[in-house]
Amino acid sequence: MNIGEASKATGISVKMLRYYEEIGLVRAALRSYSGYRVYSDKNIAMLRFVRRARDLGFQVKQIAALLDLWQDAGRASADVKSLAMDHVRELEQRRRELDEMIATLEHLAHHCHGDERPDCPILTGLGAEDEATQKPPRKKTSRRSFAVAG
Amino acid sequence: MNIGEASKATGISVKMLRYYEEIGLVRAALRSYSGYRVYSDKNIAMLRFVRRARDLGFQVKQIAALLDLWQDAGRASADVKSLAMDHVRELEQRRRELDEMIATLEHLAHHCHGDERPDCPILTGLGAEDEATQKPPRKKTSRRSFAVAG
DNA sequence: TGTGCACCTTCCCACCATTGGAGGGTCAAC
DNA sequence: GTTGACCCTCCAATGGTGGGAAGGTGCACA
Repeated sequence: MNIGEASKATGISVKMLRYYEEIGLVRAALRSYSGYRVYSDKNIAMLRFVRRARDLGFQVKQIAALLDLWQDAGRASADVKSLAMDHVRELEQRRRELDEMIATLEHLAHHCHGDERPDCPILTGLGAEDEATQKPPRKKTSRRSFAVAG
Repeated sequence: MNIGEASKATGISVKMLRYYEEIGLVRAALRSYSGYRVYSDKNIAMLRFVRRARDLGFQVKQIAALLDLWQDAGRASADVKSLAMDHVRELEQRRRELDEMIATLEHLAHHCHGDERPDCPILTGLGAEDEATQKPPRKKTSRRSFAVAG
């Protein structure tokens, strides 16, 4: 199997197959006499594993760890589970952030007429103060400054 | 106000303030005689708007569009709402993808003993065939991690 | 035997948003 | 006059991914 076939078989683009090899995520593929990469069924199985992990949002470093465990017959399933659950917690964190964004935006949009008039709570909401920006009141310490055109 | 103060006032790092200027998201700040950037209250308000939009997951290009609308007294609120709702739909799409990942991982992890034994449904699940592997390389959708304000 | 096309190779660039650091100037206080 | 906190610009790296140039290879068909 050459790289194009491997790409179709795994769902990983040709570019990424070369990239994964380059960064050492997977061992370099064997080469044909003329320098073409040659993939075995075993390679393909491993790459499919990689793609599935990728689809589940694992980063390349985590996939490397998973691959190590995959290939280690003496692994403890606890190690795998722990890695997976760490990742779940990270995904959940991201989801919470998304939820917050969506809720805020929907709230703002809900109060916006959405017609030809210019007044829009979305924009005023975005322009509004919020506690994150309320650091110090900072009464203009007036660092003297000669404005030069910009 | 110089850049450090502007950073504190807006919650945008000094690096990013310079970057936003460089890419033209915001107009270049005026300069003091010695070349320091000088920020007015109006600048600060605009930058706060930018930070809030960024916190809501808008990309820089979208923020540019929002800024244009913000400053256009004759805008139609429908345009703002449409932009916001497009973004909501994108966020919801990302959330669906996250949900799917989480559900799959939790399902796999649920069946894993998580002890010292090596057999682990998480790994076998990742190694398993699936119909997705029969398809051509996926077009990106979710892999953008949009770090939420730090 | 040539021609053509699809495929392969390496190498470099761009993207997005952000951080880090080097090397050097400025400001204010002590 | 030194010190330290600030500021400047420029360059590089991150993480995955795609785009494309410049050139070699494999194979089918005339």
